[in-house]
Amino acid sequence: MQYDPKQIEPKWQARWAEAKVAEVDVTAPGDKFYMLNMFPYPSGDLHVGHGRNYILGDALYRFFRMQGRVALNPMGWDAFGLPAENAAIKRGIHPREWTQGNIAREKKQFERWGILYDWSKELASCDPEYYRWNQWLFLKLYERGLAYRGKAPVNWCPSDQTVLANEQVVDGRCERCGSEVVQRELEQWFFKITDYADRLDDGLDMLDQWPEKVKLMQRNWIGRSIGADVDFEVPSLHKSLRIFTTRPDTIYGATFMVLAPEHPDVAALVADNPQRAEIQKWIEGVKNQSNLERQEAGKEGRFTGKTATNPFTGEQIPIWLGNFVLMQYGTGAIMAVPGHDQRDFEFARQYDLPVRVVVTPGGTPAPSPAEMAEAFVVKDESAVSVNSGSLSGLATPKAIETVIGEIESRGIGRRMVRYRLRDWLISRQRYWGTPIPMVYCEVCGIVPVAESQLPVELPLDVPFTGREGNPLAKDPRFVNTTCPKCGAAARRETDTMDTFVDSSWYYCRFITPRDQTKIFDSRLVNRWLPVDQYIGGIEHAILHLLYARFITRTLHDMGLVEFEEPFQRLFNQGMITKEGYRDPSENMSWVALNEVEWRDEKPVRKGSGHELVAEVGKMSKSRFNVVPPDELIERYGADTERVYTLFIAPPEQEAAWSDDGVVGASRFLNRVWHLGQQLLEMSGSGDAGPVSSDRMIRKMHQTIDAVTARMQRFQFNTAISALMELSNAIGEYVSAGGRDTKALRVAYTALLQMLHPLAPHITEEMWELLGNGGFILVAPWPVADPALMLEDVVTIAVQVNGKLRGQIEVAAPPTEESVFAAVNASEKIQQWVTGKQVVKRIYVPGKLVNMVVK
RNA sequence: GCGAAAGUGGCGGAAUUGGCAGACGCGCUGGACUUAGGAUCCAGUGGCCCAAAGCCGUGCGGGUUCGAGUCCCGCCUUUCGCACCA
Repeated sequence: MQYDPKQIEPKWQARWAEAKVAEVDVTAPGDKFYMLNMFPYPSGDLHVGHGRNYILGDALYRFFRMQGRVALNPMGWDAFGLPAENAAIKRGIHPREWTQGNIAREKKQFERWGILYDWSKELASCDPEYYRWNQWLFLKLYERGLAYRGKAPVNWCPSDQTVLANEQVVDGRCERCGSEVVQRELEQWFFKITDYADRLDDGLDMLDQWPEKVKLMQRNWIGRSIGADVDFEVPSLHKSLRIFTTRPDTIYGATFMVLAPEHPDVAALVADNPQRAEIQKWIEGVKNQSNLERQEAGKEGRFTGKTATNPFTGEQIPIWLGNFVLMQYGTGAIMAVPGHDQRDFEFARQYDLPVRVVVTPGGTPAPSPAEMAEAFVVKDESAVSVNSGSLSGLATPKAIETVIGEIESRGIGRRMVRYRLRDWLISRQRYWGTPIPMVYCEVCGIVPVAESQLPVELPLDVPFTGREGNPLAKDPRFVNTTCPKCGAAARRETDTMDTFVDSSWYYCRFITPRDQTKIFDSRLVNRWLPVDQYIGGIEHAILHLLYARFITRTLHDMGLVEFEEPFQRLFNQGMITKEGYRDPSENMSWVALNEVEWRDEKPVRKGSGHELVAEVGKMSKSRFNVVPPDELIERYGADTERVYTLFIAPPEQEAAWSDDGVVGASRFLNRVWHLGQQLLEMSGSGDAGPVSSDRMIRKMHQTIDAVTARMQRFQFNTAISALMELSNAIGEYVSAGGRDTKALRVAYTALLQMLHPLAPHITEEMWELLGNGGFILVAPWPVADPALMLEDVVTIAVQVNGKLRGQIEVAAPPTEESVFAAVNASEKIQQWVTGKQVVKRIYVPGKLVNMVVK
């Protein structure tokens, strides 16, 4: 019988579904394992690169199940978001229909890949039964003062007509559409994530099963800085300006101050300046610049005309405005220490402001400011304060402690911790999202919707014009309501929530997804969470994971969950890339694959014959390098795609897809199939044949040992190569005439079981053909016998002066005596030794001998 | 600029603690079986050399060691992250 994946794959997919093999009773006892792939945005088009992510998760899920864990592997849909709304505008399909269609397609694709999810727990964030709990969560955060409305400069994308989070602005442009982002002042809803900045930073230390890279990215994003706030008096205005610094020890070198152009005290500072008009104009110009333009402009500033008192030197120092000082960070004002801060140094040189050296590398004299080419910014134990009053002579860490003490005792400031992290702006001026459950009453002001009135549902029959912003705001039936408090006419909030709110707690909802009475069942969530293994792309290293960690802590503080970290172990899979072709003669435009032809092993463009440039990169339609799974499955089967995907490279690494490489995986599965057929044909003849099966059985035990360890460590590529070796060993036994069907059956069955997580269909089929009952999926994982792993003859490498000169074979177990006896008996080795003096003999037990001769 | 990771055959990649570099697979070469082969099976495949013996070989240059892909020092290249955050 031929291996025919087209026949067997749908058969087993149907059987798994019928038997509901992946459904978990969350109340049943057992050693739980919560496996989770980040729920996807349903775009409808999955390619082999996406496949890697889910195949990886499924392989692990099946492996842990076979190891006896009660494994839960749920799946859902991050179903709100802009693309659905854009589709509505472009094609006139309602976002809900578009989304549901995509969900159906992706679900079908998962099935075709042979991926097992517990579909009884499926959820979609656009379902009112889900997003009502988003709204409930919002109300709870509001009660606790963690959701607030504030006026803030926001990033506005003129093309998408919406506000963007800082995270969604990349190089001053909209992450999604690439338009240049402008600043606007708007009333927005925020979550107070900054209240949790310390806990989010400290918590990273506990996450010992997270990639270091992700933790570092989160640390940088939170940007915790320890320093001090210090007040500088402005005598002419009888008030003070507060600054934040991480280097209070350099305060004797503060020769001027710089304020952000948006600083609230600017107007007072320039009020009587004759150049006021020009300064105002300059400020307006800076304000209108995007962050990107501001940086490209270089450092610019204006003198306010006023001075402040340096509290330590007593000197009057000029107060400047500077475009490089950010209002959003710290106090929006700095003390400038040009000697020890590169930015201040550049500003000082540009405007000819004094530079003073107050820290030196230990033991060296202070350089003359005029000769300095850059600021001296070392702040470890090696740096020492000079020209700094009582601080002089102290190493920097000590100087910082000392000066903070003085600042506090003089009452001019205090120790301060500040963060780069800002509050999470969740308002979106968009339709396809969770309506924020708030009402504006003319009498009572801002009033939360009563819990009993949830969900605030999205009206479905609204027009999508793509102009004039959010359709919700134009729908009087939605907007007009009554105040929950006083009953007067009121207006609904028309902003919807950032979709990162949806994804920041969905992993809890999966445990009790149909609960109509509460967000989730705390008792069961505490049993199943944290997620044992979370898998997803590195693109979520900051946003999603930080928000999820934040929301989990708020749930913890509300007493709803016992844990603070939602994801115990995190894995980021690498991207699958593929070469695409660009035409240098046409402005490096991407060329469709059917336009490419090969001449002398070089890609050229059909017709023009122009030579093309191949470039390996992310799969995307615009590069014409997407590999859709359909043809692949049609031709080779899903099991082949799975094995190739896992074999291609270590899963955390980026990997280039090769159409040729797929053939190797296909051949391997064909060989496994063929071996099974041969075994079936042999049917228990008593004759064991001319060769011993010991070698094969030994290989089996070695393979069980290796594969078990490698699966646990995500080393699927080397697990597969070990299985290929076992398959080759079984094949060699059979072609040498081995007919011990009992041994063959043992070895082959172990091969099938270990292969099952990687190639589930073919292994179920052969398991059945061999007469086993039930699913191979639920058969216990094979166990290696260490005694049977040992070789009876050991090969030992022999080096002379560190160079390999031969190999010897010794009966197991090798001893130092038996090994050197064999070395002395080997002519090949002795020719390198005779006539020389053996200075040293090194013996690495069971592995290697090195003779050092002179 | 700062931070992190990675450089191994024609290609993807192997190589617990320093211990036979190139497992496994692709491709390629030769052969078998075939009407045919983009099927299957067998053999070979890091470089130099007709071959053997031997020599060379893990980005480059040093070092430690009996022994270095692995450890140390100094470079080079690539990728990713951050980027006026005081």
